[in-house]
Amino acid sequence: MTKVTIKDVAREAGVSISTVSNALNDVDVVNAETKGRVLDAAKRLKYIPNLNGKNLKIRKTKTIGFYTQSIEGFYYGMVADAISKACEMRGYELVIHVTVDKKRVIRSILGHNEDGVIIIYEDLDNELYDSIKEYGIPVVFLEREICSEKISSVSFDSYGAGKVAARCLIDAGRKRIGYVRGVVGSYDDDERFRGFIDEIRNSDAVYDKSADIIGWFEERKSYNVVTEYLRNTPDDKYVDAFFAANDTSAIGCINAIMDFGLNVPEDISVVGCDGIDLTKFVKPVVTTVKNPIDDQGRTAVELLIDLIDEVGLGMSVKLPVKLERGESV
Amino acid sequence: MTKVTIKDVAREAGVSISTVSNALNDVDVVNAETKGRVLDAAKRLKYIPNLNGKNLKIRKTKTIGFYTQSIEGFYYGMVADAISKACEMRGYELVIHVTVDKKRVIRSILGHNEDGVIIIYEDLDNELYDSIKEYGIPVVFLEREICSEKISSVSFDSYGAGKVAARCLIDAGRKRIGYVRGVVGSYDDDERFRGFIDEIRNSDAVYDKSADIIGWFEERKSYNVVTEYLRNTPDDKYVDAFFAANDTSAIGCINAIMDFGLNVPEDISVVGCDGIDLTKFVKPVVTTVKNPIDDQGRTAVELLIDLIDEVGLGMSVKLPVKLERGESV
DNA sequence: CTGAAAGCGCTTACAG
DNA sequence: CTGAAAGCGCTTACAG
Repeated sequence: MTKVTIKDVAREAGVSISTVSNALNDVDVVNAETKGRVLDAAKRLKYIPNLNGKNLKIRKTKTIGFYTQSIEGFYYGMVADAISKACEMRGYELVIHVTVDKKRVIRSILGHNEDGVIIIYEDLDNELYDSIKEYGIPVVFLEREICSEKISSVSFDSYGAGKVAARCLIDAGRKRIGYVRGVVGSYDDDERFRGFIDEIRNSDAVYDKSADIIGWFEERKSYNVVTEYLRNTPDDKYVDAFFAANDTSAIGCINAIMDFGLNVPEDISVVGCDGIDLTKFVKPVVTTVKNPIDDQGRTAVELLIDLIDEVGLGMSVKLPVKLERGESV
Repeated sequence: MTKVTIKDVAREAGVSISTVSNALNDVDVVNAETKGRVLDAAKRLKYIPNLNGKNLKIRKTKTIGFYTQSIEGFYYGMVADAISKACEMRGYELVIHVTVDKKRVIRSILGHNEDGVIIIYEDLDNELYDSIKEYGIPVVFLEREICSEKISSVSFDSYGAGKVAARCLIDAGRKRIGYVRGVVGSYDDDERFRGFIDEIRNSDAVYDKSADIIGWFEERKSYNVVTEYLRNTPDDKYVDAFFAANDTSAIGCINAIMDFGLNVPEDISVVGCDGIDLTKFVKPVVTTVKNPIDDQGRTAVELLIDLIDEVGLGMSVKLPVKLERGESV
């Protein structure tokens, strides 16, 4: 593969490289006939511009980077897809970087000159945050509430989600409610729990501390830990409802309860959180608090482009949640 | 954000840019004390090399591109994750490009000078393939059986998967078997169907043409089309088993059957294909033909790096399948 | 309308 | 061991 460059095209078309550049970039200064020759030559040679050369000059790449530690599972997949669609709509390229190594993240962010980046990390550390802030590159954080001059964020109202989940259980007449945590200490988990607790305090239901268990946002782990709970608890002490920190753990929770020989929602009701498609594939269909993932992706891209185009300062937007009724409550 | 460049570091350290470059890239030619000064200066200035400048010279980027039309859903997520892990292990960066626009794909492939690319497209057209081949960039295709000097591919044995699925149904005593297609004309779908049919021909079971329906690899669409089939077919004419082209459509199929008031596997057995985690979340657990996605990702990366390092020619590897017994047969 | 030249940020022979 | 210079492929004032 002998790379064909702008020089080759110039030679082939019998013009200078400046003219090739102008012709190819539709700078309307070049003679129509000349332009035709250049375009022909480029096509004949199958010329593809080297983006490195271009970007080195331009300093605008029309690309957005998305940084995540994983793209496995329903949730990240949906987020990435929403972002990718929004980018396409706005004429930006999206490139997704899957890394856990924070050093690489910042090298990559600063070194690739993407116009801006969208970041989602469960455990965003301050070092990364400070570096990013310092370099002043436009960024929007997902699932976080922070902003500064060049930083925006979009989160959904996790605290509100906790409240909605609790309220739905309370309204269904549930009295003793447990919580299947996600990743302890993560922002989402904390917020959901806070909202959940606050809502319960305003009701005649109680939060059962003995049913505060950790499911790590995963189906299998939640399954195991709920099974363990049921085994180790006298059956007259069972909670009559669980709030699970996300949908996959809600499904693990439901499966554990049913495999143990109890019924959902009759014996124990379960409400999840996120509203991924998966909730509709299983039986019973999971009642869940819908996280508007598509909106989140779209909003993130809009906010980022505003930052890139320097219209206004960074801002933090919080998206509302909605209960999605299934059969598990 | 005033970008700090190699020049700034040079000035700060009181040396030339050549020396900075050598020091930073561990070329062991520079005096330890000088190197120390340079590293200090770089740190003080928070210098991050501009990859565009670097790549323009180097022509090796130590990054691999992954091109896909979507990363939604369980399948693509797992593939991407497997690839990303394999890349990390081998010291390559991975960047994922989500696009449907084939023109952009090839511009991006040729323009970014990634060292090599991995491509998965359901409907890979010849134009794209020919361009890629012509440019001679190292690439490996997923879910395809093609190879040439600089092209490898890794697929799993879809034909074999069809055979295994059929055999499992036949061995369970099923006599009249239907097929829930995926995307008609897609490589995977065709191969699975071929294997399925061939195996049935060697048995006393029959393939019921009236139950040849199209589920588009999706849960909802499969659900609808199976429901329609059940409604429009006299109940003494029902098939007693379905092979679904992937797991999500198997789940749609199972849900449709159960919602219609029939039992799985008693009345109608269902076998899926792929072995995504999801199959274990639902009831009944889906019996499926396991596609070794992790292996596929790892193999793809290995093959690609071989191509990049120019050890040998491209090759096509096909991974074996395995029946994973659930409760749906 | 077209071209020669400078420069984007880097690396790498080549002298010294 | 260190530095001046050329060059990677592009764009963009600036002359003409």
